Amino acid sequence: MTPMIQACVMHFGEMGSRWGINRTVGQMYALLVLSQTPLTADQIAESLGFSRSNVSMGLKELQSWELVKLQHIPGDRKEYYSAPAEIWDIAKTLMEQRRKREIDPTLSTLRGLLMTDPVSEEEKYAQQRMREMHDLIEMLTKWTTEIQRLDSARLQVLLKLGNNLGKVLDIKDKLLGKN
Amino acid sequence: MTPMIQACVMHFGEMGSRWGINRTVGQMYALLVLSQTPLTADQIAESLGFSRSNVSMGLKELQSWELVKLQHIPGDRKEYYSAPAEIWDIAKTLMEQRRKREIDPTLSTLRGLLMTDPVSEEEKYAQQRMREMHDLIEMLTKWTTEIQRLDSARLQVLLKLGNNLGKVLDIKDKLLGKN
DNA sequence: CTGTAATTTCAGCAATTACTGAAATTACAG
DNA sequence: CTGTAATTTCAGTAATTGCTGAAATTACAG
Repeated sequence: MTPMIQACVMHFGEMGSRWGINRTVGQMYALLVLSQTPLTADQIAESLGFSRSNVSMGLKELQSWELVKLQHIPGDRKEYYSAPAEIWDIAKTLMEQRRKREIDPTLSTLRGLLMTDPVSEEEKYAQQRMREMHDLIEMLTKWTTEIQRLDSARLQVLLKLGNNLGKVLDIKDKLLGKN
Repeated sequence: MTPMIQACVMHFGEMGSRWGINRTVGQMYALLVLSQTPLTADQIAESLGFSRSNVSMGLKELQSWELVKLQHIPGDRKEYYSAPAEIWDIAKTLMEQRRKREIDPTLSTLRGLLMTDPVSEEEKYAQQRMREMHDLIEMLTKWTTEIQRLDSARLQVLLKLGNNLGKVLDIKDKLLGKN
């Protein structure tokens, strides 16, 4: 592993650990993302200096997030892992999984609590706040769902727009202003 | 603490711990958000059954995230804590802090790595991926920055639009399609 | 100032999470 | 099938993170 790749792998390991993602799993994924060719578990263990079993568990975790593809090479008994070829696909998967695991349960909890009648002024206020949280989260979620619908090609356009993004959103603002 | 509030507090404690946020800190903040009146550290410790010192550390953490306001009540020596009155303000602060702590360092690391010349095909590919990551993260960040500029009033409009949000974004899509 | 209430700090213990190596299981070539 | 390579599981241990109570510090009323 070259120093450049190593530095990136380390950084994403650190970042992962701030996000409830195991540091070593973060490193493994960064390595896969940066690798042009699929890797075996042994290669990953070797590159990062982790035990083979740790890599096995990490890959299992990444599979549960649907972030890696498993493939076989004809005449080779080993399993090869790779990350999607498009970064945008990775981001979309992350958003979707986060929603499934964190947002949806939260919305459903909030809805449940909003069903019951408040028994005091205190609960009335708390419910008000829960309602605000619910509506805000729901809206932001819808927003990201729309964004997720963008395909890679469309995204290229947005990326090229770059600093003009603000203008596009200003137009949106004006549209909204009329409502 | 009523069962309804308790349930919400517990839920956000759990969720927090999936996000690299200490479970007890998450509970403390949920309690503050749901409380109509400011609370003292002692009240929080009492309500949640934590030690006074744990609450002290948790509040310090929340202050470092700029998520709580500290206030004094005349003739009372204790310190009272409260969350912003607007949920949207809380969300904006969270987005801003996350950006400062996680996104900005990541972008700057990636930029640094993209400055150096690739010494092999392997590094060339890795850099390509880093470039894609960088540009995507930068774009999404700009996006959220624009969203953050919305004030509460404007947000109300968006919230009321509700299911029509998709349509608004479709209009945006069409605008982009022309580019 | 002085005394006391409020708050913070921090060393030490508890709980949780991460990682490993050995054993078990699975996969498959021959 | 059989033998072997590959992978997974899991009990035990290591490392990290979280929490507490006691002591130190700070804040302020009188």
